[in-house]
Amino acid sequence: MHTATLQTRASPQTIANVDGLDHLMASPRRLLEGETLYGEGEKCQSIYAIRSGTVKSTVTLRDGREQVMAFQIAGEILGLDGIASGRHASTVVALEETHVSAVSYADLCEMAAGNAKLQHVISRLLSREIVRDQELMLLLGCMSAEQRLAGFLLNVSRKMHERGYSASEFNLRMSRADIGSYLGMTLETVSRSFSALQKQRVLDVDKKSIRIREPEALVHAFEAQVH
Amino acid sequence: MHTATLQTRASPQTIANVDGLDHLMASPRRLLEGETLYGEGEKCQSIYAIRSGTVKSTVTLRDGREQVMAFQIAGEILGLDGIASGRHASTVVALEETHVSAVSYADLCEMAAGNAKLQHVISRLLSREIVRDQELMLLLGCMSAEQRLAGFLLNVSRKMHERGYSASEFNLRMSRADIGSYLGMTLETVSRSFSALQKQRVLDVDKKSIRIREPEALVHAFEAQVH
DNA sequence: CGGAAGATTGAGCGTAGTCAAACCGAGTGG
DNA sequence: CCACTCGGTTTGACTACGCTCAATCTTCCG
Repeated sequence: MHTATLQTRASPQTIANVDGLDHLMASPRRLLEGETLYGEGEKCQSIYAIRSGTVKSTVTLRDGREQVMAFQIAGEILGLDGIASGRHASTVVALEETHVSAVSYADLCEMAAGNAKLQHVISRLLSREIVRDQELMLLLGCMSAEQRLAGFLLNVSRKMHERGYSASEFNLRMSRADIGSYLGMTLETVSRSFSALQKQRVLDVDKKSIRIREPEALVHAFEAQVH
Repeated sequence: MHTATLQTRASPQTIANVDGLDHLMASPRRLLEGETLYGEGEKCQSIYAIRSGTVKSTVTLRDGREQVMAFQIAGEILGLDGIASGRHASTVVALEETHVSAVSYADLCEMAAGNAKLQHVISRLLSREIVRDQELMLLLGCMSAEQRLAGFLLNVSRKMHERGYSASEFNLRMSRADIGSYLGMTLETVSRSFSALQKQRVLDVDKKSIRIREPEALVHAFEAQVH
Protein backbone atom coordinates (compact mmCIF):
# COMPACT_ATOMS: atom_id res chain seq x y z
CA MET A 1 0.00 0.00 0.00
CA HIS A 2 1.27 3.37 -0.95
CA THR A 3 1.87 5.69 1.95
CA ALA A 4 1.80 8.89 -0.09
CA THR A 5 4.16 10.60 2.30
CA LEU A 6 6.16 12.32 -0.41
CA GLN A 7 9.25 10.63 0.90
CA THR A 8 12.38 10.33 -1.17
CA ARG A 9 14.48 8.72 1.46
CA ALA A 10 18.10 9.75 1.83
CA SER A 11 20.27 7.15 0.24
CA PRO A 12 23.68 6.19 1.55
CA GLN A 13 24.63 6.08 -2.13
CA THR A 14 24.52 9.68 -3.22
CA ILE A 15 26.45 10.69 -6.27
CA ALA A 16 28.79 12.59 -4.01
CA ASN A 17 30.37 9.63 -2.31
CA VAL A 18 31.30 7.49 -5.26
CA ASP A 19 35.06 7.08 -5.31
CA GLY A 20 36.81 9.33 -7.72
CA LEU A 21 33.80 11.31 -8.72
CA ASP A 22 35.12 14.43 -7.09
CA HIS A 23 37.74 14.64 -9.81
CA LEU A 24 35.04 15.17 -12.37
CA MET A 25 33.62 18.16 -10.60
CA ALA A 26 34.60 21.58 -11.75
CA SER A 27 35.16 24.17 -9.04
CA PRO A 28 31.78 25.06 -7.57
CA ARG A 29 29.88 27.90 -9.13
CA ARG A 30 28.26 30.57 -6.99
CA LEU A 31 24.81 31.89 -7.78
CA LEU A 32 23.17 34.89 -6.15
CA GLU A 33 19.46 35.08 -5.48
CA GLY A 34 17.62 35.38 -8.75
CA GLU A 35 20.52 34.19 -10.91
CA THR A 36 19.90 31.47 -13.48
CA LEU A 37 21.99 28.30 -13.58
CA TYR A 38 20.64 27.15 -16.92
CA GLY A 39 17.63 27.82 -19.09
CA GLU A 40 15.03 25.64 -20.70
CA GLY A 41 16.16 24.51 -24.14
CA GLU A 42 19.85 25.08 -23.55
CA LYS A 43 22.21 22.27 -24.40
CA CYS A 44 22.57 19.90 -21.49
CA GLN A 45 26.25 19.08 -21.10
CA SER A 46 26.41 18.72 -17.37
CA ILE A 47 24.36 17.72 -14.44
CA TYR A 48 24.77 19.64 -11.20
CA ALA A 49 24.94 18.86 -7.51
CA ILE A 50 23.76 21.55 -5.11
CA ARG A 51 26.39 22.13 -2.39
CA SER A 52 24.42 24.75 -0.50
CA GLY A 53 21.41 26.95 -1.03
CA THR A 54 18.00 26.55 -2.67
CA VAL A 55 16.81 26.71 -6.27
CA LYS A 56 13.56 26.36 -8.14
CA SER A 57 13.13 24.53 -11.44
CA THR A 58 10.53 26.04 -13.72
CA VAL A 59 9.11 25.71 -17.19
CA THR A 60 7.55 28.52 -19.17
CA LEU A 61 4.09 27.77 -20.51
CA ARG A 62 3.21 28.96 -23.98
CA ASP A 63 1.08 31.74 -22.55
CA GLY A 64 4.17 33.06 -20.78
CA ARG A 65 3.28 31.94 -17.27
CA GLU A 66 6.00 30.27 -15.26
CA GLN A 67 5.25 26.89 -13.72
CA VAL A 68 7.39 25.70 -10.80
CA MET A 69 8.23 22.01 -11.22
CA ALA A 70 10.48 21.52 -8.21
CA PHE A 71 12.33 23.12 -5.33
CA GLN A 72 15.78 21.70 -4.66
CA ILE A 73 18.20 22.19 -1.83
CA ALA A 74 21.70 21.12 -0.83
CA GLY A 75 22.43 17.51 -1.72
CA GLU A 76 20.03 17.30 -4.63
CA ILE A 77 20.90 16.77 -8.27
CA LEU A 78 19.84 19.05 -11.12
CA GLY A 79 19.59 18.38 -14.83
CA LEU A 80 18.45 14.76 -14.94
CA ASP A 81 15.50 15.72 -17.12
CA GLY A 82 17.87 16.89 -19.85
CA ILE A 83 19.53 13.54 -20.52
CA ALA A 84 16.72 12.24 -22.71
CA SER A 85 16.79 15.02 -25.28
CA GLY A 86 20.22 16.52 -24.69
CA ARG A 87 18.60 19.82 -23.81
CA HIS A 88 17.44 21.08 -20.46
CA ALA A 89 13.71 20.65 -19.97
CA SER A 90 13.53 23.34 -17.30
CA THR A 91 15.08 26.57 -16.08
CA VAL A 92 16.88 26.64 -12.73
CA VAL A 93 16.99 29.86 -10.69
CA ALA A 94 18.57 30.39 -7.28
CA LEU A 95 16.21 31.41 -4.47
CA GLU A 96 19.13 32.45 -2.24
CA GLU A 97 22.91 32.37 -2.51
CA THR A 98 23.64 28.91 -3.83
CA HIS A 99 26.72 26.88 -4.70
CA VAL A 100 26.59 24.14 -7.31
CA SER A 101 29.14 21.72 -8.72
CA ALA A 102 28.89 20.78 -12.37
CA VAL A 103 29.66 17.27 -13.58
CA SER A 104 30.20 16.92 -17.30
CA TYR A 105 27.74 14.36 -18.54
CA ALA A 106 30.22 13.06 -21.10
CA ASP A 107 32.88 12.59 -18.41
CA LEU A 108 30.34 10.93 -16.18
CA CYS A 109 29.42 8.48 -18.93
CA GLU A 110 33.06 7.76 -19.61
CA MET A 111 33.74 7.07 -15.99
CA ALA A 112 30.60 4.97 -15.67
CA ALA A 113 31.72 2.84 -18.60
CA GLY A 114 34.11 0.91 -16.40
CA ASN A 115 32.27 1.23 -13.13
CA ALA A 116 29.20 -0.85 -12.59
CA LYS A 117 28.62 0.65 -9.18
CA LEU A 118 28.48 4.16 -10.57
CA GLN A 119 26.09 3.03 -13.28
CA HIS A 120 23.79 1.69 -10.69
CA VAL A 121 23.97 4.88 -8.66
CA ILE A 122 23.00 6.89 -11.72
CA SER A 123 20.10 4.61 -12.51
CA ARG A 124 18.89 4.84 -8.95
CA LEU A 125 19.11 8.61 -8.98
CA LEU A 126 17.01 8.75 -12.11
CA SER A 127 14.55 6.21 -10.79
CA ARG A 128 14.23 8.13 -7.53
CA GLU A 129 13.40 11.23 -9.50
CA ILE A 130 10.62 9.28 -11.23
CA VAL A 131 9.21 8.17 -7.89
CA ARG A 132 9.43 11.72 -6.55
CA ASP A 133 7.53 13.07 -9.54
CA GLN A 134 4.87 10.41 -9.15
CA GLU A 135 4.35 11.40 -5.55
CA LEU A 136 3.81 14.99 -6.63
CA MET A 137 1.36 13.79 -9.27
CA LEU A 138 -0.63 12.06 -6.56
CA LEU A 139 -0.69 15.23 -4.55
CA LEU A 140 -1.80 17.32 -7.51
CA GLY A 141 -4.28 14.77 -8.75
CA CYS A 142 -6.27 13.96 -5.70
CA MET A 143 -5.73 16.25 -2.74
CA SER A 144 -7.34 19.42 -1.43
CA ALA A 145 -5.51 22.72 -1.09
CA GLU A 146 -4.85 22.25 2.61
CA GLN A 147 -3.62 18.70 2.10
CA ARG A 148 -1.26 19.83 -0.61
CA LEU A 149 0.23 22.50 1.58
CA ALA A 150 0.55 20.05 4.47
CA GLY A 151 2.29 17.58 2.18
CA PHE A 152 4.62 20.26 0.92
CA LEU A 153 5.57 21.30 4.45
CA LEU A 154 6.13 17.71 5.55
CA ASN A 155 8.40 17.24 2.58
CA VAL A 156 10.40 20.38 3.37
CA SER A 157 10.56 19.38 7.01
CA ARG A 158 11.91 15.95 6.17
CA LYS A 159 14.51 17.33 3.80
CA MET A 160 15.69 19.81 6.42
CA HIS A 161 15.90 17.05 9.00
CA GLU A 162 17.90 14.82 6.65
CA ARG A 163 20.45 17.59 6.31
CA GLY A 164 20.82 18.14 10.01
CA TYR A 165 18.57 21.14 10.43
CA SER A 166 15.53 21.37 12.62
CA ALA A 167 12.53 19.52 11.24
CA SER A 168 10.14 21.79 13.07
CA GLU A 169 11.50 25.29 12.44
CA PHE A 170 12.74 26.60 9.13
CA ASN A 171 12.53 29.49 6.73
CA LEU A 172 10.93 29.00 3.37
CA ARG A 173 12.98 30.56 0.62
CA MET A 174 10.22 30.77 -1.95
CA SER A 175 7.27 33.15 -2.30
CA ARG A 176 3.61 32.24 -1.88
CA ALA A 177 3.26 32.56 -5.63
CA ASP A 178 6.02 29.99 -6.17
CA ILE A 179 4.46 27.60 -3.69
CA GLY A 180 1.10 28.06 -5.36
CA SER A 181 2.52 27.37 -8.79
CA TYR A 182 4.26 24.24 -7.51
CA LEU A 183 1.14 22.97 -5.77
CA GLY A 184 -1.31 23.90 -8.49
CA MET A 185 -3.20 26.61 -6.63
CA THR A 186 -3.29 30.39 -6.39
CA LEU A 187 -1.14 32.38 -4.00
CA GLU A 188 -4.29 33.50 -2.18
CA THR A 189 -5.26 29.90 -1.53
CA VAL A 190 -1.73 29.18 -0.27
CA SER A 191 -2.07 32.09 2.14
CA ARG A 192 -5.51 31.01 3.29
CA SER A 193 -4.30 27.44 3.83
CA PHE A 194 -1.39 28.72 5.94
CA SER A 195 -3.86 30.76 7.98
CA ALA A 196 -6.16 27.78 8.39
CA LEU A 197 -3.34 25.56 9.67
CA GLN A 198 -2.29 28.34 12.01
CA LYS A 199 -5.83 28.74 13.31
CA GLN A 200 -5.87 24.99 14.01
CA ARG A 201 -2.70 25.49 16.07
CA VAL A 202 -0.78 23.14 13.80
CA LEU A 203 1.70 25.77 12.66
CA ASP A 204 3.14 29.12 13.59
CA VAL A 205 3.51 31.11 10.44
CA ASP A 206 5.20 34.45 10.11
CA LYS A 207 5.81 35.27 6.49
CA LYS A 208 8.49 32.80 5.42
CA SER A 209 9.31 31.60 8.90
CA ILE A 210 7.52 28.35 9.75
CA ARG A 211 7.30 26.49 13.02
CA ILE A 212 5.55 23.15 13.12
CA ARG A 213 3.81 22.96 16.49
CA GLU A 214 2.06 19.65 16.04
CA PRO A 215 3.88 17.44 13.54
CA GLU A 216 1.34 14.72 14.02
CA ALA A 217 -1.57 17.05 13.38
CA LEU A 218 0.18 18.12 10.20
CA VAL A 219 0.44 14.51 9.10
CA HIS A 220 -3.23 14.16 9.92
CA ALA A 221 -4.09 17.22 7.83
CA PHE A 222 -2.14 15.67 4.99
CA GLU A 223 -3.77 12.28 5.18
CA ALA A 224 -7.34 13.34 5.85
CA GLN A 225 -9.82 11.87 3.43
CA VAL A 226 -10.97 13.92 0.46
CA HIS A 227 -14.49 12.71 1.14
CA MET B 1 9.30 27.76 -24.12
CA HIS B 2 7.55 24.64 -23.10
CA THR B 3 4.95 23.40 -25.52
CA ALA B 4 3.12 21.26 -23.01
CA THR B 5 1.98 18.85 -25.68
CA LEU B 6 2.52 15.75 -23.58
CA GLN B 7 4.89 14.41 -26.16
CA THR B 8 7.30 11.63 -25.43
CA ARG B 9 8.76 11.41 -28.87
CA ALA B 10 9.54 8.01 -30.28
CA SER B 11 13.23 7.42 -30.06
CA PRO B 12 15.20 5.51 -32.63
CA GLN B 13 17.03 4.09 -29.62
CA THR B 14 14.48 1.94 -27.93
CA ILE B 15 15.66 -0.73 -25.61
CA ALA B 16 14.46 -3.29 -28.12
CA ASN B 17 17.00 -2.55 -30.80
CA VAL B 18 20.20 -2.68 -28.84
CA ASP B 19 22.30 -5.47 -30.22
CA GLY B 20 22.24 -8.60 -28.21
CA LEU B 21 19.55 -7.53 -25.85
CA ASP B 22 17.09 -10.02 -27.22
CA HIS B 23 19.12 -12.75 -25.59
CA LEU B 24 18.29 -11.33 -22.20
CA MET B 25 14.58 -11.55 -22.76
CA ALA B 26 12.69 -14.47 -21.41
CA SER B 27 9.94 -15.84 -23.61
CA PRO B 28 7.08 -13.38 -23.58
CA ARG B 29 4.45 -13.71 -20.94
CA ARG B 30 0.77 -13.52 -21.81
CA LEU B 31 -1.66 -11.63 -19.62
CA LEU B 32 -5.44 -11.69 -19.97
CA GLU B 33 -7.62 -8.68 -19.26
CA GLY B 34 -7.56 -7.97 -15.55
CA GLU B 35 -4.47 -10.03 -14.82
CA THR B 36 -1.67 -8.50 -12.78
CA LEU B 37 1.91 -8.41 -14.03
CA TYR B 38 3.36 -7.30 -10.73
CA GLY B 39 2.14 -5.66 -7.55
CA GLU B 40 3.22 -2.66 -5.58
CA GLY B 41 5.90 -3.56 -3.05
CA GLU B 42 6.98 -6.76 -4.76
CA LYS B 43 10.68 -7.24 -5.33
CA CYS B 44 11.74 -5.65 -8.58
CA GLN B 45 14.01 -8.07 -10.38
CA SER B 46 13.07 -7.30 -13.94
CA ILE B 47 11.85 -4.52 -16.12
CA TYR B 48 9.38 -5.33 -18.85
CA ALA B 49 8.78 -4.34 -22.45
CA ILE B 50 5.22 -4.46 -23.71
CA ARG B 51 5.05 -6.41 -26.98
CA SER B 52 1.33 -5.94 -27.55
CA GLY B 53 -1.70 -4.83 -25.59
CA THR B 54 -2.45 -2.18 -22.98
CA VAL B 55 -1.86 -1.97 -19.23
CA LYS B 56 -2.46 0.50 -16.45
CA SER B 57 -0.03 1.27 -13.62
CA THR B 58 -1.69 2.08 -10.32
CA VAL B 59 -0.88 2.74 -6.70
CA THR B 60 -3.21 2.04 -3.80
CA LEU B 61 -3.79 5.00 -1.51
CA ARG B 62 -3.95 4.40 2.19
CA ASP B 63 -7.71 4.80 2.17
CA GLY B 64 -7.91 1.93 -0.30
CA ARG B 65 -8.66 3.95 -3.41
CA GLU B 66 -6.71 3.08 -6.50
CA GLN B 67 -4.90 5.86 -8.31
CA VAL B 68 -3.94 5.35 -11.96
CA MET B 69 -0.42 6.65 -12.60
CA ALA B 70 -0.01 5.69 -16.24
CA PHE B 71 -1.44 3.83 -19.22
CA GLN B 72 1.10 1.99 -21.31
CA ILE B 73 0.88 0.28 -24.69
CA ALA B 74 3.08 -1.76 -27.02
CA GLY B 75 6.65 -0.48 -27.15
CA GLU B 76 6.68 1.03 -23.69
CA ILE B 77 8.81 -0.04 -20.75
CA LEU B 78 7.47 -1.02 -17.33
CA GLY B 79 9.20 -1.14 -13.98
CA LEU B 80 11.60 1.79 -14.16
CA ASP B 81 10.18 3.22 -10.94
CA GLY B 82 11.33 0.15 -9.04
CA ILE B 83 15.04 0.56 -9.64
CA ALA B 84 15.51 3.14 -6.91
CA SER B 85 14.24 1.03 -4.05
CA GLY B 86 14.46 -2.46 -5.49
CA ARG B 87 10.71 -2.84 -5.11
CA HIS B 88 7.96 -1.98 -7.52
CA ALA B 89 6.34 1.35 -6.75
CA SER B 90 3.17 0.49 -8.61
CA THR B 91 0.87 -2.32 -9.66
CA VAL B 92 0.50 -3.20 -13.33
CA VAL B 93 -2.75 -4.71 -14.62
CA ALA B 94 -3.62 -5.65 -18.21
CA LEU B 95 -6.57 -3.80 -19.76
CA GLU B 96 -6.79 -6.33 -22.61
CA GLU B 97 -4.84 -9.37 -23.70
CA THR B 98 -1.24 -8.25 -23.41
CA HIS B 99 2.17 -9.76 -24.08
CA VAL B 100 5.25 -8.61 -22.20
CA SER B 101 8.92 -9.57 -22.25
CA ALA B 102 10.84 -9.52 -19.00
CA VAL B 103 14.45 -8.38 -18.84
CA SER B 104 16.29 -9.34 -15.69
CA TYR B 105 17.61 -6.16 -14.16
CA ALA B 106 20.74 -7.91 -12.93
CA ASP B 107 21.48 -9.27 -16.40
CA LEU B 108 20.81 -5.88 -17.89
CA CYS B 109 23.31 -4.28 -15.52
CA GLU B 110 25.87 -6.93 -16.30
CA MET B 111 25.49 -6.40 -19.99
CA ALA B 112 25.57 -2.62 -19.57
CA ALA B 113 28.85 -2.89 -17.68
CA GLY B 114 30.78 -3.30 -20.92
CA ASN B 115 28.49 -1.37 -23.21
CA ALA B 116 28.50 2.38 -23.05
CA LYS B 117 25.79 2.63 -25.67
CA LEU B 118 23.40 0.51 -23.66
CA GLN B 119 24.13 2.55 -20.56
CA HIS B 120 23.19 5.66 -22.41
CA VAL B 121 20.01 4.10 -23.71
CA ILE B 122 19.00 3.17 -20.19
CA SER B 123 19.71 6.66 -18.88
CA ARG B 124 17.70 8.18 -21.69
CA LEU B 125 14.78 5.84 -21.01
CA LEU B 126 14.75 6.88 -17.39
CA SER B 127 15.15 10.54 -18.23
CA ARG B 128 12.33 10.33 -20.74
CA GLU B 129 10.11 8.89 -18.04
CA ILE B 130 10.94 11.89 -15.86
CA VAL B 131 10.00 14.29 -18.64
CA ARG B 132 6.78 12.39 -19.27
CA ASP B 133 5.83 12.59 -15.61
CA GLN B 134 6.56 16.29 -15.53
CA GLU B 135 4.26 16.85 -18.47
CA LEU B 136 1.50 15.08 -16.61
CA MET B 137 2.21 17.21 -13.55
CA LEU B 138 1.70 20.31 -15.67
CA LEU B 139 -1.57 18.95 -16.90
CA LEU B 140 -2.75 18.11 -13.40
CA GLY B 141 -1.47 21.32 -11.89
CA CYS B 142 -2.82 23.96 -14.17
CA MET B 143 -5.42 22.79 -16.63
CA SER B 144 -9.21 22.56 -16.66
CA ALA B 145 -11.09 19.29 -16.96
CA GLU B 146 -11.72 19.72 -20.68
CA GLN B 147 -8.10 20.61 -21.34
CA ARG B 148 -6.92 17.56 -19.45
CA LEU B 149 -9.13 15.25 -21.45
CA ALA B 150 -8.03 16.92 -24.71
CA GLY B 151 -4.39 16.47 -23.69
CA PHE B 152 -5.00 12.85 -22.82
CA LEU B 153 -6.65 12.15 -26.18
CA LEU B 154 -3.87 13.93 -28.10
CA ASN B 155 -1.38 11.79 -26.25
CA VAL B 156 -3.22 8.58 -27.05
CA SER B 157 -3.63 9.69 -30.64
CA ARG B 158 0.07 10.36 -31.04
CA LYS B 159 1.04 7.04 -29.49
CA MET B 160 -1.33 5.18 -31.81
CA HIS B 161 0.06 7.04 -34.80
CA GLU B 162 3.65 6.26 -33.81
CA ARG B 163 2.76 2.59 -33.84
CA GLY B 164 1.19 2.65 -37.26
CA TYR B 165 -2.44 2.86 -36.23
CA SER B 166 -4.88 5.60 -37.14
CA ALA B 167 -4.31 8.80 -35.19
CA SER B 168 -7.94 9.80 -35.60
CA GLU B 169 -9.88 6.62 -34.79
CA PHE B 170 -9.16 4.27 -31.94
CA ASN B 171 -10.72 2.36 -29.10
CA LEU B 172 -9.90 3.30 -25.56
CA ARG B 173 -9.21 0.26 -23.43
CA MET B 174 -9.79 1.91 -20.08
CA SER B 175 -12.98 2.88 -18.26
CA ARG B 176 -14.16 6.44 -17.57
CA ALA B 177 -13.26 5.84 -13.94
CA ASP B 178 -9.67 4.95 -14.89
CA ILE B 179 -9.35 8.02 -17.11
CA GLY B 180 -10.73 10.16 -14.31
CA SER B 181 -8.30 8.75 -11.79
CA TYR B 182 -5.41 9.33 -14.17
CA LEU B 183 -6.46 12.90 -14.95
CA GLY B 184 -7.41 13.85 -11.41
CA MET B 185 -11.14 14.22 -11.93
CA THR B 186 -14.31 12.24 -11.37
CA LEU B 187 -15.77 9.83 -13.88
CA GLU B 188 -18.81 12.09 -14.21
CA THR B 189 -16.61 15.00 -15.23
CA VAL B 190 -14.81 12.79 -17.74
CA SER B 191 -18.15 11.87 -19.24
CA ARG B 192 -19.33 15.48 -19.33
CA SER B 193 -16.08 16.59 -20.96
CA PHE B 194 -16.47 13.92 -23.64
CA SER B 195 -20.01 15.13 -24.25
CA ALA B 196 -18.85 18.74 -24.45
CA LEU B 197 -16.17 17.93 -27.02
CA GLN B 198 -18.73 15.96 -28.99
CA LYS B 199 -21.21 18.85 -28.90
CA GLN B 200 -18.45 21.11 -30.26
CA ARG B 201 -18.08 18.63 -33.15
CA VAL B 202 -14.47 17.99 -32.18
CA LEU B 203 -15.01 14.28 -31.47
CA ASP B 204 -17.37 11.43 -32.17
CA VAL B 205 -17.65 9.42 -29.01
CA ASP B 206 -19.43 6.10 -28.68
CA LYS B 207 -18.52 4.44 -25.42
CA LYS B 208 -14.86 3.52 -25.84
CA SER B 209 -14.73 4.17 -29.56
CA ILE B 210 -13.28 7.60 -30.35
CA ARG B 211 -13.05 9.43 -33.62
CA ILE B 212 -11.21 12.74 -33.76
CA ARG B 213 -13.09 14.89 -36.27
CA GLU B 214 -11.08 18.08 -35.93
CA PRO B 215 -7.56 17.38 -34.68
CA GLU B 216 -6.72 21.04 -34.77
CA ALA B 217 -9.77 21.97 -32.73
CA LEU B 218 -8.67 19.35 -30.20
CA VAL B 219 -5.24 20.97 -29.99
CA HIS B 220 -7.01 24.29 -29.54
CA ALA B 221 -9.14 22.87 -26.72
CA PHE B 222 -5.96 21.64 -25.09
CA GLU B 223 -4.07 24.90 -25.37
CA ALA B 224 -6.87 27.29 -24.50
CA GLN B 225 -6.02 29.65 -21.68
CA VAL B 226 -7.11 28.85 -18.17
CA HIS B 227 -8.19 32.47 -17.72
C1' DC C 1 8.61 59.69 3.33
C1' DG C 2 6.91 57.38 -0.80
C1' DG C 3 6.85 53.48 -3.75
C1' DA C 4 7.08 48.64 -4.72
C1' DA C 5 6.65 43.84 -3.78
C1' DG C 6 4.78 40.37 -1.06
C1' DA C 7 1.20 38.71 2.05
C1' DT C 8 -3.39 38.65 4.06
C1' DT C 9 -8.29 38.90 4.04
C1' DG C 10 -12.94 39.54 2.15
C1' DA C 11 -16.83 39.10 -1.30
C1' DG C 12 -18.77 36.98 -5.24
C1' DC C 13 -18.65 33.56 -8.67
C1' DG C 14 -17.70 29.38 -11.47
C1' DT C 15 -15.86 24.81 -12.17
C1' DA C 16 -15.94 20.50 -10.86
C1' DG C 17 -17.41 17.30 -7.03
C1' DT C 18 -21.41 14.84 -4.87
C1' DC C 19 -25.56 12.54 -4.94
C1' DA C 20 -29.12 10.62 -7.51
C1' DA C 21 -31.72 8.83 -11.39
C1' DA C 22 -31.96 6.88 -15.76
C1' DC C 23 -29.94 4.46 -19.58
C1' DC C 24 -27.54 0.84 -22.12
C1' DG C 25 -25.48 -3.54 -23.46
C1' DA C 26 -23.98 -7.99 -22.07
C1' DG C 27 -24.68 -11.99 -19.72
C1' DT C 28 -27.77 -15.23 -16.90
C1' DG C 29 -31.64 -17.76 -15.72
C1' DG C 30 -36.65 -18.65 -15.43
C1' DC D 1 -38.08 -15.11 -25.35
C1' DC D 2 -38.27 -12.01 -21.87
C1' DA D 3 -37.11 -10.54 -17.22
C1' DC D 4 -33.42 -9.69 -14.45
C1' DT D 5 -29.10 -8.16 -12.84
C1' DC D 6 -24.82 -5.86 -13.15
C1' DG D 7 -21.17 -2.75 -14.60
C1' DG D 8 -20.32 1.08 -17.06
C1' DT D 9 -22.02 5.49 -18.80
C1' DT D 10 -24.76 9.63 -19.22
C1' DT D 11 -27.28 13.42 -17.45
C1' DG D 12 -29.40 16.48 -13.98
C1' DA D 13 -29.62 19.22 -9.63
C1' DC D 14 -27.26 20.98 -5.94
C1' DT D 15 -23.16 22.24 -3.36
C1' DA D 16 -18.62 23.60 -2.17
C1' DC D 17 -13.86 24.45 -2.89
C1' DG D 18 -10.88 27.30 -4.80
C1' DC D 19 -10.35 31.21 -8.32
C1' DT D 20 -10.91 36.16 -9.37
C1' DC D 21 -10.93 40.67 -8.20
C1' DA D 22 -10.20 44.07 -4.85
C1' DA D 23 -8.77 46.36 -0.62
C1' DT D 24 -5.59 46.58 3.09
C1' DC D 25 -1.37 45.75 5.53
C1' DT D 26 3.58 44.88 6.14
C1' DT D 27 8.23 45.06 4.98
C1' DC D 28 11.88 46.70 2.57
C1' DC D 29 14.50 50.08 0.22
C1' DG D 30 15.45 54.15 -2.32
